[in-house]
Amino acid sequence: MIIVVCYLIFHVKVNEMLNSFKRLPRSFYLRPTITVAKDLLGKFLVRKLGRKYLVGKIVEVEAYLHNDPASHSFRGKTKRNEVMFSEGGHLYVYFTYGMHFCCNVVTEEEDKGCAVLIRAVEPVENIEVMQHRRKIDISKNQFNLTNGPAKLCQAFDLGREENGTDLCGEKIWIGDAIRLTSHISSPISNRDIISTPRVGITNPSEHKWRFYIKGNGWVSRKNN
DNA sequence: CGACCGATTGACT
DNA sequence: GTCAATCGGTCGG
Repeated sequence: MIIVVCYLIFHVKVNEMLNSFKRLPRSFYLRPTITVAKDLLGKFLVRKLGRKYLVGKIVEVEAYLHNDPASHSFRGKTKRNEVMFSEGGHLYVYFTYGMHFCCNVVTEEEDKGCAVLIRAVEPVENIEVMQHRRKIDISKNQFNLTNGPAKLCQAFDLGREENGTDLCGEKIWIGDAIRLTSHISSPISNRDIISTPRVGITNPSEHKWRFYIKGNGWVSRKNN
């Protein structure tokens, strides 16, 4: 009897979580990359890890377009970047600097090679799990948990195994909040989106394809 | 095959 | 502010 009740409570809890962050449909990703990039601000990255769901609000992104010299896809499909050429709505995770991972959302139709880099999220659910996964002491700076592309990948346990994951599936997805709680802000209005050149791109005529939520503490490199 | 370097981070002067 | 860590991708010989 007790076991049945516990199971039912657990079942309801899980469904609450799933319903709270409703998956974006495939059609969301099959749109122009800059549009998707801006619309991803304020959305919620959900990552199933064991029985828990890690959740973070996306606060900073960068767009990597078709025929973009700064994009990994610029020189065509390789084993490394092949996921970028899949249909929009898949996760492209790449390894860099010999020790870090960064994650992107593939956009537009198959073979376009477009994606949006997720540069920072604001922790929302199961923050203690993120803290455990990050090796660093964040007691003096809470933002250090997820205020960078490789930091959030470490916090959310995103690596080689997650490369190619379908965001319309059960393991990792991006959603809209259905039930808003006190620490979740309203949808992002256009005047609260700041555009700057992308970080670490050395092209002198770099476009302003980095977008972040104005005033959000988890945005990386605020001196930019 | 060797040299160079990167959509970064953390430690340190 | 500077800089090492660390390794796979890319490019030239």
